[in-house]
Amino acid sequence: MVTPADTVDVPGIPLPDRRLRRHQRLTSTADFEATYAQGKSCAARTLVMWLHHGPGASLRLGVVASRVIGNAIKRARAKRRLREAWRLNRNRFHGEVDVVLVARRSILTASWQDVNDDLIKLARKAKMIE
RNA sequence: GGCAGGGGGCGUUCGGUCGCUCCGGUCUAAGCGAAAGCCGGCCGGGGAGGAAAGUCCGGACUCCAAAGGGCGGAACGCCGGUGCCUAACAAGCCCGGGGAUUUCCUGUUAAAGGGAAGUCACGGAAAGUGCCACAGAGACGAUACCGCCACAACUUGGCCGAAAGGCCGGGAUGUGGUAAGGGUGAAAAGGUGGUGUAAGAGACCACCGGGCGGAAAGCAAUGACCGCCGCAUGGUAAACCCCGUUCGGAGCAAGAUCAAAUAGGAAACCUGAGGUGGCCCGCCUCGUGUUGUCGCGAAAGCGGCACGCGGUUUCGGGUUGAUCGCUUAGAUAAAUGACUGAUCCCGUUCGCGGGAAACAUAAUCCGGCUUAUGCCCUCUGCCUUUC
RNA sequence: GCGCCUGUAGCCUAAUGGACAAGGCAUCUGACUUCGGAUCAGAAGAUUACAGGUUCGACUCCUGUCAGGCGCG
Repeated sequence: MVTPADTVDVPGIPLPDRRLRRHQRLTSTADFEATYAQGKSCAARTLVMWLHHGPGASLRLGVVASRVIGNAIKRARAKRRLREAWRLNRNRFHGEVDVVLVARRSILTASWQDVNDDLIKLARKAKMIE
């Protein structure tokens, strides 16, 4: 289980790499369609995780927030939370897999800790984390 | 103090760590690349709004070669403005003015007149067509149900009289006059008062309203005021329509460049093709060929027609990526978040907890409008409390 | 970016500018039944999305909002 200490800076310990650059993201329509075509997904209360195994897969992230989430403010907020949760936990994951995270409506009202726990739970289900 | 409305302003604190994006500088081990460079490190700087929204309007900009006339279509319609916008005009918006109209108060016998608040998509109803339900006698070049009045003939009652007859009535019928009154309606060819009359009526008179003409003033719309007209053509154009003005179309997924991939096929129809759009006309551009044929010519060649090229429709194949456009924000599955410190506010069991917001995220740019929303200032109206 | 459509009782639909906005399903009440269903009879339920305007009169016409939906590139 993730603890608050994992997301808080601890003095004296060198920080791991927590960057999430453009080349670590899924940026083309073809990437998303290939992910949906494999059809592997699992859901939690605040998000849905789609998995894409294949050559070149290197823990790249794509985020999706559809119109049912709300207006542009709410969609941007949902995508920011998904990106932040992935960025802070990415070095704990492993495997040759790309991931598309789809926001659900309850991500707007859930606490930050709940979103984090849901991501860890789905990653454990996908065997990306011990 | 509270509520509602109008106007104006601001839209919310200062740091740290990690992370995102763009720009500039600098360094670069490995990897990729012909190179520039990509990736990566460090330093410095920039990084959503008043509405970014809705997309209701207008413009810039781009392409359709240029963008003419008519029909059709759309939008707009009082006047002015050194306002916004623009090279400039029209339209739109804004500001001011004029006029009309609704509600309330005042005023009047009733009107007129005066005041406050609001609304106006404010050219034309004597160019034409349509519609005006129900009610009502009558609803548009208006009508006559009840009623009122006159006359004619009939019938009947009372009184007077010796009688003939006379006087006072009643009933119903017919002819004519009338539009004052009743009643219907949103609306009945002006309103109130009087004169007049058989009864009445702008028939006539006074005031008010209306129409026409002139006109002080005003840039103008308009219009103080004066004269004339007894008053004539009800409403509806946010019904069709008429008049005037303006408008070519599509839109940054516009469009330009580069690279890659695929295709460069089939069928039917047309015979100059295209610009050309909803349609037509005119105009403009291109008009090729070892082709055929006809005519002219000594020849070069010119002209006509046909065919090919070509055009339209359908089917089939294909429909990817990058750069520019693009910005002192400039992304492209789309950038502001997580944690934490200070400061301020609220609550507190004095350990601390909560909050720093609401509405709402640029996508080529600019302007207007509308809508959403927190706080502050100011004005108006109403209610409550105190003096 | 451009273009278009819809909003009527809880739901689905009607209504030429003209009286209290009509019908079906659903709801409620009563009858029938031992009880329920079906059936029969009756009742209730609408500020016609909102605001304004035109008109004597608006669900209808016009304007502006709000909400929802569709199409094209």
